[in-house]
Parts: sequence; C-alpha cells; structure tokens
Amino acid sequence: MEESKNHILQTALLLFLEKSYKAVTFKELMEQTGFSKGAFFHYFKNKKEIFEAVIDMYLGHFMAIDFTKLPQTNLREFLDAYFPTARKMRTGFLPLELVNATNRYALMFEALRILPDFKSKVTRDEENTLAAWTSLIANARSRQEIKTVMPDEQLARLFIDASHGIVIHSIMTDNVEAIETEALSSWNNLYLLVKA
Amino acid sequence: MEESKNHILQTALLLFLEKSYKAVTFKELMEQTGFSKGAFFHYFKNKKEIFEAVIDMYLGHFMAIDFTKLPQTNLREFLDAYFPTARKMRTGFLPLELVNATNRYALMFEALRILPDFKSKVTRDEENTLAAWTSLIANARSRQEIKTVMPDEQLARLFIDASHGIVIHSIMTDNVEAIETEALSSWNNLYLLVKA
DNA sequence: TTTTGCATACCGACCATTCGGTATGTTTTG
DNA sequence: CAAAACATACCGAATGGTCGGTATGCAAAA
Repeated sequence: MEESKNHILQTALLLFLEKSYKAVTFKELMEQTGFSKGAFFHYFKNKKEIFEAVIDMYLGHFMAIDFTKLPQTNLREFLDAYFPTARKMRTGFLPLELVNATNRYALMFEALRILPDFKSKVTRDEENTLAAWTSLIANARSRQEIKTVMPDEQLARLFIDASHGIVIHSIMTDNVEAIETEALSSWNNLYLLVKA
Repeated sequence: MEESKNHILQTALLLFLEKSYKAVTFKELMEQTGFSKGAFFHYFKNKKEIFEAVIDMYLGHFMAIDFTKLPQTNLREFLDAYFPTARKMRTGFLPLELVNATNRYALMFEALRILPDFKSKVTRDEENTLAAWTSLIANARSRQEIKTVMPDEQLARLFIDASHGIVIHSIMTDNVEAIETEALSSWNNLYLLVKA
C-alpha cells in the first residue's frame, strides 16, 4: 500500500517536474508506473489530488533546507557548509539530475498557480529562511566577524537574493551546472565586503 | 490583416501569461478574441505556432531593457533611472497589472521547455545584460565613483543577481508589489558597500 | 466602365482522438 | 471469506485540427 503509493508519487513527481500539470496525462502515468488507471483512482480521488500529494512530498523533501543542521553563529562556516548539507538532504531520494534548477522552479510556479494553499506554505518557508539568515548575521556581527552599517535583515537579503538570482541567471545563461560554484563565489564576494 | 493578427497575439499573450500552454484552449482563444476557429488557422499553422509568435512578440517588447537609454558611466544615476525607464518601455502596450512578475517568470519557464530556440535567445539577452552592467561598473570604477578589489564582472553579477533574486523572493513571500522598492534598497546597500 | 477572375479574411460544422473519470470486475492478502 | 489492491471496459466531454463555404476587395480583361 504505502509502497505503491510512494512509487506513484515519485514517478508523478518526475513527470510534473518536466511538464506542466495539464501536459501530464494518465496515459503517461500508467506507462511510467506500470500501474493501471484503476490503481490511481484507488489511491487518489482525482488528478488534482495526485498533484497535491506530489507537491506536499516535494515541499517536505526538496525545497527548504534544515537550518538547524548548519552552523548558526559563524558566517564563514555556514557558507562553506551550506551546499554539502543541501546536497545530503536530497540524495537517496530521487535521480537528482532530473531535478534540475529549471524544472524545480517551473514546478514551483505551476504549483503557485494551481494550488491555492501552496503560496502560503512557500511564503512561510521563505520567511523562515530569512529569519535564519538574519539571526546568523546578527550572531556574526556580535562576534565581530563582520562589520557594516547595513541592518541584519538587509544583509541577509543580499545573501538570499544572490542565491535565488544566481539560479535564475544560470538558467538564463544555460549554465546550471555552475550554480553551486557561482553561488559560493558571489557569497564570498559579499563576505569580503562586510568582513571585519 | 496585421491588426487582426496583433489582436490575436495580444489576447493570446494574456492567456499564456496566466495559464500553461496546454491549459490554454482554442475555446478560450475564440471567446476572448471574438474570432472563430477558422481565423486562427488562417493566420497560423497550429497552436504551437501561435505560442511561438506570442513569445517572439513578448521577447521584443517585454523582456530585456534597452541599455542605451540608460546612463552608462555613472552607476548612481543608472540605478535611479533603471525602473522609470523599464516602466516606460512597457506602458501603452498591454494592461501591465496582468503582466506581473509571477506570470512573467512562469511564461519564461514554459517557453524554455516548449520552444527549443527560446533558450538561446534568453541566453543572448542575459549575456548582453551582463556585458552592459560590467561596462557600467568599469566606467564607474575608472571615474573613481566606486572602489573595491572585486572584479568588474563579479560586481556586475552581484547587482544583476540581486534583482533576479528579489523578484523570486518577492514572489515567494507574496509581496510582488514591493519589487521595485526592494530592488532599489538592495542596490543601494550594494552601492554603499563599494562606493569610493 | 463594367465584368470576370482570383486572392484574402473569416466562419462554423465536422472529425478523430484523447482526456479525466467511473463502474465493474478479478486477484491478492490478511 | 472479506476487504484491500489492483485491472479492464467503457463513457461523455473536450481537444486540436480540417474542410467546404462565403463575403469582400482588387486587379486584369473586355
């Protein structure tokens, strides 16, 4: 039961990652999962409920990072630990090559438009992220690791927006392989600007 | 002829902005334009060709900014002039409220996945943007407006990525109205960090 | 100057296919 | 044997696309 349902959800996630909601059909879902149509309607009420379940799972496993697993006082250590930790969170769950940046963002936008409840979850996630960074910055400042007149939250925003922006820029320049490297480079530049 | 075709394209753009390619149907296109199905197939070979034409028009009128219309040596003036210029480019063409950030990015992602040629155009656009910013930074540095050890292009990236990232962050925090304000604030913070 | 011929612009009925969804099985499992 | 886990057959609606037709304009021919 739980196994079949998970199999359906993982397969559906891969499809929804590469195509829009409407573009994914039961035909494909059946082919990719090996299940018949009856199985789908046994576990889910309709197509939208499958999509909702997929997004729920996706949000839990892929979107936000668990900041408690990262250094919370030392900014330098935080930056260096970020991507290894992020990568570890996701491995073992899905073929990560398919979960590339373009598809991840496309899926987020699709969910934002289709699922009314999704927006508030994303908002909460992003606010938590901002809070975590802000607290980190404040700690780094009080430890005199950094020194600047910029308020904590605004500096936190510079780091966060840089990481979002690098993804978009990398997508647009067809250079998604370099996202981690470029993010580290930009974070480092920011860091040097505010280092005490 | 040209008028009818434009009417179709503008109406189709609005639909493709708010829904995915597959989710937009001829039924809706007919209702919104007032044209019959025959008209569409008179002007276009099929649905995909309509989408392509829409994206072509969209790219020309909405995406990139004309950097020649902006100050190219003074960074401060450039930042202040950016959004007024950008806004001017777009007015008079479509109801801009509908062309909000979420829909614009969603359309870009959809086009990236559906139209094979789109990626290269976006890439070229983004590379031009980077070149323009880099040149601007170089000028500002040689005028001693700014002073930092960071290379021109990397500093340009910080500004560009900040603007992309702010859009994403604003979408995720459901705060798209504030995009311009926040971008100006972040740009200003960056500016203060590197000002001579 | 009128008529003929043809191209353009558009309509709407029609078509095959595909879609999501249901109703009814059959098999497996506890 | 009863309930859960599927499979199969089928349905109505919607989809993208076609096709024959018409109304209008415009240029060449008479």
